[in-house]
Amino acid sequence: MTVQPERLSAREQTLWHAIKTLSEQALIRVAADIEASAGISGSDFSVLSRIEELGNGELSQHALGRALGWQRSRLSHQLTRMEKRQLLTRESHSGTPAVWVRLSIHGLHALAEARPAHATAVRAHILRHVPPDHEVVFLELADRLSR
Amino acid sequence: MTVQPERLSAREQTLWHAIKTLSEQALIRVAADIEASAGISGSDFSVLSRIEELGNGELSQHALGRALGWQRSRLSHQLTRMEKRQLLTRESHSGTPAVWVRLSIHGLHALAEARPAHATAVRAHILRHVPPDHEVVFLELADRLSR
DNA sequence: CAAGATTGAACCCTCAATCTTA
DNA sequence: TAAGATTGAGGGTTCAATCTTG
Repeated sequence: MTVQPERLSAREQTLWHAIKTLSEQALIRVAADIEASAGISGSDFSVLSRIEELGNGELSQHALGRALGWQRSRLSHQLTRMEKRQLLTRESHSGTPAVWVRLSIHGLHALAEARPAHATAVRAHILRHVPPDHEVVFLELADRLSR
Repeated sequence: MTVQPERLSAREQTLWHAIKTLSEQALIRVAADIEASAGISGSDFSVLSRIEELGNGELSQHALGRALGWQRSRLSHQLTRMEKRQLLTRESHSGTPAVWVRLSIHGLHALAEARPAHATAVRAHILRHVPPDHEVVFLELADRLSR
């Protein structure tokens, strides 16, 4: 076993810094464009689009949490804020612990406004900068990180 | 001009999702290891290590902010929390608007504990998964995103 | 008890307004 | 006025403790 030094080398620093920059910028830029176009946050968009995709307008909170890969409490706090802003409603069907989440008219409207902005932003800020022969590099690293 | 569809294609979705996963996981994992080893957050570590590197224990708040690339108020809030936890002290030398930040004994100790954990975490979670001939791909994307 | 969900505290971050000192 | 810094509000996230219902 070779002992590794306690500090990163210049080469390691440079690569780590690049990945940190990439990570910080990528999500922020897309979220900012969604916010500007439809007045909702990136998290709001994730929730709204998942409910529409998987549940066709209504979905159990549990299924939603699993699809997003979020913690229970994170989703609960998020839905509380969204309910307050009238983007959706929550209701628990008689005598079960499960909660159903339903998009409101306002939520559907915001989603419709945000969707094209989302696609445009992802293309303009991210995809445009990744040449086809580099795509596999990102797919591989994400795959290793998600295990 | 070709009109782009309002939704991402399956191929676009896959790549965007990979970059999102990478972005969400990379920083979180390193921060979690720092937290576990020294009881400080990733932001705390960034602040402490910058002060030691650039200022040798003491640095002006302004210089620190520029080095980190953070907003004024973000740094102010962060330093307020760190001061409360006794990681550092702030003092303004007579009659100037500038503020000097100085590491406390406790801060130096936390930094010393966190540094090897940081290097190990970056290597184990990130660098290990990037073969040398792929490094340039990340450097290029980060460069484009930081402009 | 177990599973689904909520709550409160603490931390993190941004924006806009404000304070301070030259 | 301009530059450095702070503040308060509001959204976002995690953790641990708690509530609820079968």
